[in-house]
Amino acid sequence: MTLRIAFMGSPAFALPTLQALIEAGHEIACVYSQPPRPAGRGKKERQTPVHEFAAARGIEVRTPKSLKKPPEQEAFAALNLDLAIVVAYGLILPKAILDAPKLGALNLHGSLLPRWRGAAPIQRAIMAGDRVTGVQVMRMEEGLDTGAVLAAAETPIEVDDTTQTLHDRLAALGAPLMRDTLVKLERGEVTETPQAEEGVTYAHKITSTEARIDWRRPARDIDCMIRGLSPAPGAWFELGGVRTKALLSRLSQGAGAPGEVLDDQLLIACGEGAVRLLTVQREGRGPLAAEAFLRGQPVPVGARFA
RNA sequence: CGCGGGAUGGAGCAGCCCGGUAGCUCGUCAGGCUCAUAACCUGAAGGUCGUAGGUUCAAAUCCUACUCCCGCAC
Repeated sequence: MTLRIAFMGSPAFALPTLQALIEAGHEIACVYSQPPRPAGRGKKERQTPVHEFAAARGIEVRTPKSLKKPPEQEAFAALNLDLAIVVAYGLILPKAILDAPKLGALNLHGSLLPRWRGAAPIQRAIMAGDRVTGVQVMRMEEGLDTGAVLAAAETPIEVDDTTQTLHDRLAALGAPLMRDTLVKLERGEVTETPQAEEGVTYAHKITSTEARIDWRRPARDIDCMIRGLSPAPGAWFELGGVRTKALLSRLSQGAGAPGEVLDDQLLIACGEGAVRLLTVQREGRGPLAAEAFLRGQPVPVGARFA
């Protein structure tokens, strides 16, 4: 049986799930996404990935700035939905919205709740050095990511994982999880388990000021930070006055003054231990593997990163 | 019209300000050395210098427009 669904999402993370729902034969009555905003270089208006994807398939796309006012809520209710599926939408859903579909609203979240409720669960999990994370299908309530969990899938966080790789893996894991959960939901086979009261953490949005590397911190923290902020916004430091991003690193051995270059292969001393930079990007240039980077920009032993 | 950087053999860069025979590190290929090698030595191939115009005796270099890439801001 097919469900009549409104899909609400914005970034690329939501795409695999939307695609899976379409392929499963559900009726996507409407897609909600964040409104196009002047963004990026040149400040051109840009549609969200979900918006673009849906529009290309002839699905109606709505981009309200808010769902708090009655007209929007009435328009939503008029869709006469069975279900709302929300994946990284980015807008608060008032009770009137959550209650409108017959089966309510389900959310796909990129962490193992109640850990990392909020906006940036993937980044925060890597930055905190978590060893395992996952995706969960959760029933939406008025609270921020507080609802009961219907299904979960776990994945380990490897030492070479970045937000990029983990994001892609979780998105791919979440799509079939959501699809299968809907099947079970219709059969009445799902159990809704309330979140634990202990272990709650919040994944606050990444701010640009926290993306600067402080080499006085322990190497394990810096390594996690570099990978958690890769590819965007990118942990960065200054080398000879040039803003340089570290996009991939590996925890290593070594000791020296914080920011000191310990060998000719980008081994950098931290407050405790050292990290080896594997991929870097200078301002105005593209990302480069350390080897290629060093060919054009040799970094001698003893140089100082700031 | 948000601010700024960039495009040079296969890769990464220098050269541009102060026009005049295209350079560095690496890779590739060949030969040599070596028990052997990703090491070392010698040599070679490989470039319409992003595109289109303009200035000039002469343009990678100066001027104009355009395309693409990137950093910031958002």
